Amino acid sequence: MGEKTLFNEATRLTLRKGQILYNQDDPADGWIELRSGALRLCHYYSDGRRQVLAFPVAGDVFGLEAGFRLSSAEALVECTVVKHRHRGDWSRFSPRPTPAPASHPLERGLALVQDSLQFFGYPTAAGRLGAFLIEFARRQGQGDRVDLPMSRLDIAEHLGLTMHTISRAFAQLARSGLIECVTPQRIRFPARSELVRASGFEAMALSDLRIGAA
Amino acid sequence: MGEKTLFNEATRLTLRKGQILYNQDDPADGWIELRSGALRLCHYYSDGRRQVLAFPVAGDVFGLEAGFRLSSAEALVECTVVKHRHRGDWSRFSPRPTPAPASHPLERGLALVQDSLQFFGYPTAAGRLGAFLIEFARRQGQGDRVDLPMSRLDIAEHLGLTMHTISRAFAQLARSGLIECVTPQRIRFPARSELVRASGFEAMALSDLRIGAA
DNA sequence: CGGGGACTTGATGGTTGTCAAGAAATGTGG
DNA sequence: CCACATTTCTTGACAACCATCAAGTCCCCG
Repeated sequence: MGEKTLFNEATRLTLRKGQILYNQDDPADGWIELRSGALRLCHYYSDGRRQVLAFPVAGDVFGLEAGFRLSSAEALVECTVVKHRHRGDWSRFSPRPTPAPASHPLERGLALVQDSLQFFGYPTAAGRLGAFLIEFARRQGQGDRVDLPMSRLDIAEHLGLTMHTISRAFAQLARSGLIECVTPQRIRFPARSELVRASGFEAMALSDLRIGAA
Repeated sequence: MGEKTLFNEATRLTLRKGQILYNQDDPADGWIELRSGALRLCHYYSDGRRQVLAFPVAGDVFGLEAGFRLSSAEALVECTVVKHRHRGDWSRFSPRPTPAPASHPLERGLALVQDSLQFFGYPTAAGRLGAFLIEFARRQGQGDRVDLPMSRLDIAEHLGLTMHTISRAFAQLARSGLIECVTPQRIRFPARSELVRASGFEAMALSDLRIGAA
């Protein structure tokens, strides 16, 4: 419990479902590497509204803020994380050369946030949700299904929509044959679903999906 | 032309209005520090749609991708930039200890992206635009006015709306007395405008703004 | 002075938010 | 293991908002 690398101190932690890893405005004393499970990064406005910034899953990196936390990190299920402490400055952030550039913690952390922006390129609810499901399935590493550890409300506040619209969008995607809702949390992509072929930042018919459509 | 720091090579460049610093999918061989001017970071979908990811201004840092560019960087006005080259890995990213943690390039780059997400927390067009104007004014460092170097269409594609809705939202904010449109590009915040007091991630009456309202 | 781009404004239909109610799933105690 | 309570999710009706289509105005620049 407590690995040592050349410059950083790493601590392994286990979180129970619902447990909060850190709160918004806490001092940011380290960045996080998620080994298993899934979290929710939320920013709370003073009027009570909530913005879900990202849903880290196993392999993701987050909490890269310096200074104070911009969001809180809340466990959606039981999680294993490794916390890498730093001391307020970033001078020792890069402890070792990385053989594969794409897997460096810095890039993964940046990508996690940047990916969230892409959803807003889709004007309709069904398009946004479809893009989100594809992206989340890709990050889960399962090609033909998704296990959603978050609630409909979480998804809604991540995509800038309401829970009702999200629910309707699920129904519409299912009617279109693009997804299959086994349970509310378990979604399957039928074999020939166009969704499977599409990848994150790529364009597709999602732009044309409407709630009203068959 | 070409400063040397301990580990990184830095090159100063000047861009004319409309000039492209790098294109989407180019190899990402360095990150950028913007000394003066303003740019537009755009992601292009293969169907022709465009998503404006951010509008860096003087003091901002961007282009932190490793691998390939997720967006293109286009000068909105004449710009002075410093390009810090890296070699595909991030092992030498932190060249020197930073006295003020908040000014470290990494955090500035992260904040630039994260800030864009907050706008989608506002459900209405006028709210989003208001939040954007406040945030952009703050980053420009001018308290009571904003100089918008980008077009209405740029703003629209940044906030996930159309140019028409943006135009109406400007008109509504002006009718409400929250802003004053000197010219289309020059916006002033009247002395007692509630907008001045609010800051980026803070909540306010923006949630309730409607296009239809007086 | 004329042309073209950017911006604004009007009318209409489609999509989403809101309000409300009902169904399904989950968890708890007997 | 089953019944019940609570939460989560789904669905309907209506009003409000935004996108679309279209026309008109302003401004910059040649």
